[in-house]
Amino acid sequence: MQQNLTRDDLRQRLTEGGLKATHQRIVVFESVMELHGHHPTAEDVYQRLKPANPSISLGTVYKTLDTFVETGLIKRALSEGGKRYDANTHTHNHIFCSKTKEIVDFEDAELEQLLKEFFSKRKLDNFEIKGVSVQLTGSKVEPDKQISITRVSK
Amino acid sequence: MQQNLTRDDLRQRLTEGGLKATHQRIVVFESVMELHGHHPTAEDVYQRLKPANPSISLGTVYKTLDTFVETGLIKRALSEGGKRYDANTHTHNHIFCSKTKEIVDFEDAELEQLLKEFFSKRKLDNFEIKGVSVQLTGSKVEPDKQISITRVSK
DNA sequence: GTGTCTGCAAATGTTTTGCACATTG
DNA sequence: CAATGTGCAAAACATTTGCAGACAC
Repeated sequence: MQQNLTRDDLRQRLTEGGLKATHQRIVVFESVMELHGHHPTAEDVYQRLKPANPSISLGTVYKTLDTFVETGLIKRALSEGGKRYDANTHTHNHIFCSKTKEIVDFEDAELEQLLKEFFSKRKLDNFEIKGVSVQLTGSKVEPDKQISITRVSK
Repeated sequence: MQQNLTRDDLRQRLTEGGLKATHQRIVVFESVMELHGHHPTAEDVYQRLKPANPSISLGTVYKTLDTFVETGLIKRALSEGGKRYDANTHTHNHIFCSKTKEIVDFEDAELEQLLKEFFSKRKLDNFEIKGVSVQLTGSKVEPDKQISITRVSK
């Protein structure tokens, strides 16, 4: 998990992707990383970076996030409703809390292995599988200690 | 799979859910069932029923679909982008085609069993699991023989 | 310097809301 | 007829677009 990239690492990844390393792209990327585990919307990312970067526009955040997805720097997260993004680009699973509407990462090597084996045997006709992920749904049972920063979509 | 409900069965299910069996609800439900496998948006459902029911408004379709989800008659399908609905309320898995943006159902009893066993052992702290589903991503390799009726979200 | 990127503001698209009227049970 | 549901049109919200000026390389 590439959690703590320096700005120079970041510049390099942008350049490798054929993108100019602009200030806006750097702070958008950093914000998505900081919001890791929150699967933020464009608006969330914008709110996060606005205090320190008041001149950046929401439109730019939208464009930048799309660009990052196209370049593979981040992924889109599945959700009910609005578009969400995920800084974690390696294979992992999500838990959806039906109570708080949070999307939480869930990693389990054993599960990964199990699925890998299963799908190495189980081929689908007319479909080439690129990725497998498991979505759990359920409810948190512990008191919520974490501030949910993402809007709840009804 | 409750594919071919009669209108009377439908009335009964609505009534059981505490809902009045209005004409609008009946045709919305029928449309969602007919669009089974397409995971339609509200707009898709509206377009489907409009020719035969020109007096029904899009707003009603939105409200009706939400009501159905609350009552458990249908589910929301995870997606990138707009809200989608799914007439198939029993546990099943989805395949996302990155090429056509289609969402296709995928059922496999063996996989179901494997996951059930896995999660009967693997308990999560502070989370009560209610459902498990697998999302595959990939691309169709066969020529597309099927008309996609749902809008592609970029 | 040149091609790409950004900010802005407008356009477009999607979903929700409020309320007078219609319909169901 | 009482309660609930619908249609309509406006409002709210979310996302995209076009273009002139700014910036990275």
